[in-house]
Amino acid sequence: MKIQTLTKAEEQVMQYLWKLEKGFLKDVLDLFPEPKPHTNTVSTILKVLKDKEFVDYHVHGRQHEYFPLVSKEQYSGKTMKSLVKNYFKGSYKSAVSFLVEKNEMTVEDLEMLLDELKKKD
Amino acid sequence: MKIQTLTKAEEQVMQYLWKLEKGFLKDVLDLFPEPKPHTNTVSTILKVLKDKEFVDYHVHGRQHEYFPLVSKEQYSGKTMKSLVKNYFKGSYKSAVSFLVEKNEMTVEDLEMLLDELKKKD
DNA sequence: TTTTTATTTCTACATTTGTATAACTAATTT
DNA sequence: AAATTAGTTATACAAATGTAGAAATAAAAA
Repeated sequence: MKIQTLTKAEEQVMQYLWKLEKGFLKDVLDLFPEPKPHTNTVSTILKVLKDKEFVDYHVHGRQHEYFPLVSKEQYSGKTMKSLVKNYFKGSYKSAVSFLVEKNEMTVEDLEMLLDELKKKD
Repeated sequence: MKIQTLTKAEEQVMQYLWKLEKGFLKDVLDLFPEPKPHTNTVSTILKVLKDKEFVDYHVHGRQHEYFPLVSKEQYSGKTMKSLVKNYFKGSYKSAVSFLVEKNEMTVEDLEMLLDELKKKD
């Protein structure tokens, strides 16, 4: 079973789990803003995420303490890859160039980033 | 009616339409690889895209010559924005930094890009 | 003019996704 | 011990998405 795509609702639950690192149903539910979805709605989504192998859980009595199997980094990386593949012929460079041209980033941002990255090695 | 999100099938049709710039149902269908979907499947999707205001058409007799209302640039920009919002707290800089750290881009790529961008002004 | 082609429109159905009720159960609180 | 809490599991149904058959039709080709 390979890594698939998340639906909107599933992705929301994953975001909360990534934030929590691990937690019970209640913990996830607590993070939802009002109006909160029904407990069973979230419970069902968690079960789907388990089936999709995005989460697993530790058993505590009859309860499950859920935790992510796929990290936020893995998932965002995979999502970006597919975005760049479909919209920029796979070239991350074009994607970044596009962002600068759309004024979502400035040349200065890039220079700053480059400095930081060079210092790291 | 504001710009929404595309489903997988809808996005595929948009990709073909972006490539074509404009075209009839047949033109879109031609771009699908074998096994091609049923004509009516594509026709239905085009109708949905019209409803969602992603495409419009010129009338030629009884036929429709479809063309995108939302450009590939607009859509990819919007998609990237939401990705960066959800996974990088809205910071494009962090997103690019992430890519370098994941070895999807190199520092050299960035330097090259920076040179190109500076020349443009 | 008849036939064929390229559609559109209407309709229908399968699958996936989103949501929730009901029944049940272990653990905790009173 | 009885009641409450947190959660699971099973089930159900609505909405969205994906797919395509059938009928109709204008334009093009024979």
